[in-house]
Amino acid sequence: MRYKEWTDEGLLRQPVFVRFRDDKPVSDAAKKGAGSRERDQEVPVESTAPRSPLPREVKFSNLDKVFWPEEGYTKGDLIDYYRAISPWLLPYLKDRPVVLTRYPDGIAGKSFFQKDAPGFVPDWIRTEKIWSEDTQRYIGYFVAEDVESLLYIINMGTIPLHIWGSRLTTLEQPDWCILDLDPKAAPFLHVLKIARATKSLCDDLALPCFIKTSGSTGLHVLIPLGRQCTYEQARTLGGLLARVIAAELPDIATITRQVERRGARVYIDYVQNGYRRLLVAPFSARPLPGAPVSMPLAWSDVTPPLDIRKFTIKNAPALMKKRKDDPLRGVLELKP
DNA sequence: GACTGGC
DNA sequence: GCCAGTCAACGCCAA
DNA sequence: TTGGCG
Ligand SMILES: [Mn+2]
Ligand SMILES: [Mn+2]
Repeated sequence: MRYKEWTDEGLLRQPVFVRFRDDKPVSDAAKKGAGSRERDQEVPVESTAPRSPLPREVKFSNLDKVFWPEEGYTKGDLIDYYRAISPWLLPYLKDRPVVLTRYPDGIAGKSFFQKDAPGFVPDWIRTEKIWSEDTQRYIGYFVAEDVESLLYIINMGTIPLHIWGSRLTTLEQPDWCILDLDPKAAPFLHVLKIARATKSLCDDLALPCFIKTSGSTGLHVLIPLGRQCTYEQARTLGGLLARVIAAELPDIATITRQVERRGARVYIDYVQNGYRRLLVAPFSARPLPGAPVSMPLAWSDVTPPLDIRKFTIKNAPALMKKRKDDPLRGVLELKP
């Protein structure tokens, strides 16, 4: 990203024009619902992607508004973060519905989810309609294809980004199987131990496996599936792995859903492998003190002293520049 | 953060 | 003109 | 079928 593209009025003036989009049908794979329920109609049918070149210009607002009171980080800091991290973040947003959580008054203010893009968003922001069976209407999901769209979304007061596990072209088939390791009362050391046990199990099964921090208290282990199986199959795999780990480490891990019965054990949540279930995007900022982010890790990082609160909007871009390659990227590419 | 509808 | 309200629902599993 | 869960 080059700062020369930024004027002092806070406008993004990039002499960039949207490509004509290739109008191939958005829906190919989702067509055959793989026999899974009456989801057949829930296919993106229309898009508002631009059909003619349009200048993209984001007019930023309230850049000095404090979003993280304890640290004094501002909305401008947040926008700077997302701009700087966008080369690593955008691959995960490409062709994927995104759900916003907006905090127009910072992390201490009122927040709300937003799936359906409001009518006032500019034409050059891509949205894709997906049918919602229960509400009997189309939801026009945001799809952040480029840094301008991303920053427009962030300027709306969006802090965390949640993404689908599947892409628009393959809505029924996720890119990954996720195991969400949730400590609550459990010591983080146990999370690390469980993560390594998962890695070791995947190694035994010849399954590739990647990891990131959640940005909050836990870790997310992701197994690439290459969009070759259904959510149901992903969930079956996740449940199997989770069961094996929980049986192996019964004192520190559990898959029990009742919070009370978990005690101080780490909850291995595999149920997030489902249609329309969301994952905190890699590199997403979190609305928590310290402005932590969901940070991809190398397996060599998954050892004490790992402190996941140490990855923040202030240092993550520099860390990635140093690291150069995103250690999680394989989750988008590998096909086991 | 931006917009809408009721007063 | 001002102010309050809206901006999401969901799939899954155990009981 | 419902309720709890994330
Ligand atoms: Mn979690
Ligand atoms: Mn407001």
